[in-house]
Amino acid sequence: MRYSNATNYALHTMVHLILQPRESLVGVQELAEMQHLSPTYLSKILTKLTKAGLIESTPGAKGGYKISRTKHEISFLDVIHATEGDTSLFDCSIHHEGCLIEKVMWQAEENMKSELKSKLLIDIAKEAESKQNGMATGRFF
Amino acid sequence: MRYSNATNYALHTMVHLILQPRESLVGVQELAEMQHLSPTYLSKILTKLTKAGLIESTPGAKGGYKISRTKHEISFLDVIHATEGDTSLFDCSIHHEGCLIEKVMWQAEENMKSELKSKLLIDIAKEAESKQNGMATGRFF
DNA sequence: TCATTAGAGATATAAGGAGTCTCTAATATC
DNA sequence: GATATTAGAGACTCCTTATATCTCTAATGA
Ligand code: SF4
Ligand code: SF4
Repeated sequence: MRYSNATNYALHTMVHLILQPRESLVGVQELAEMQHLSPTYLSKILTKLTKAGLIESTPGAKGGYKISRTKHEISFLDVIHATEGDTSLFDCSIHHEGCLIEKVMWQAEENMKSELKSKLLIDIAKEAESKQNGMATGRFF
Repeated sequence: MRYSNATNYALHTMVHLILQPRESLVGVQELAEMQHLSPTYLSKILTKLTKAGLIESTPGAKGGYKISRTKHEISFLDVIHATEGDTSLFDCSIHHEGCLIEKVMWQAEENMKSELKSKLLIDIAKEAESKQNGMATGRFF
């Protein structure tokens, strides 16, 4: 059981976008080169992020992507939900009344989600910026 | 991202075994019928549990499986590790120095594991027994 | 008009999950 | 000792999903 690579790409993309000057647009070409990905593949991930309302896209020449206006509320969980979906990790299709197994598994997952919800991308991005490490400069790889 | 079915089967098997009289053996045939599985398939899962030291097997006629002697210490996490392995959910192969993304993802996963570690199978089993629900009677399905 | 860019759709490839079949090894019972 | 029973290992099939590419369409600035 592992997060898909798409989640990794999405997180890096979001951190990069959130560090851009306000209202400036970044094209998929640049985002893909940064992560050594094919533009069309990353495009699919960006579309998911757009549909989830985390970023906004502008088509046409000089178009591209920018972080949505709610950027100060975007958490790790938001990004993960956009790429991985929101189905439960433990998904027994039967759902017996008062199942104790589901109760434990769901509570554990909730603990993880709670942490991912409390961590905002903007905080991570700012910290990376102050440290001047790869995350801030865009040189992840 | 989802737990494999094997984890589900393993958990049900463990709960069933933990409720058996001390030292009594249960064959894979019975365990498989209970969950509507083929014996050879469940056998692979049982072998994992055996190698993880959670249960003990006895080959030959009248053989079968029983819970290990450490049953009062077996947690949900133990069972999950036996079936899913112990690799991290977020596994970026690069590991940049001081990566803030990994830090968040790992902490979140740790919160989930911590919960799964604190929940013991024996407690769940006893509670199910007292409630006389499907988990105690072996009628999960 | 034309170059540029996002987005949708079909398709291809690889990997892993789920499950079956067959053979071997060990053990109790007769 | 012969036989039935049971765990376990290995090869194999089938199916789903992740990953990725290619091509076409739509929108937009210059
Ligand atoms: S007891 Fe819980 S986990 Fe088991 S089959 Fe019923 S709902 Fe599913
Ligand atoms: S910054 Fe972290 S998540 Fe990103 S490539 Fe480096 S180690 Fe991986």
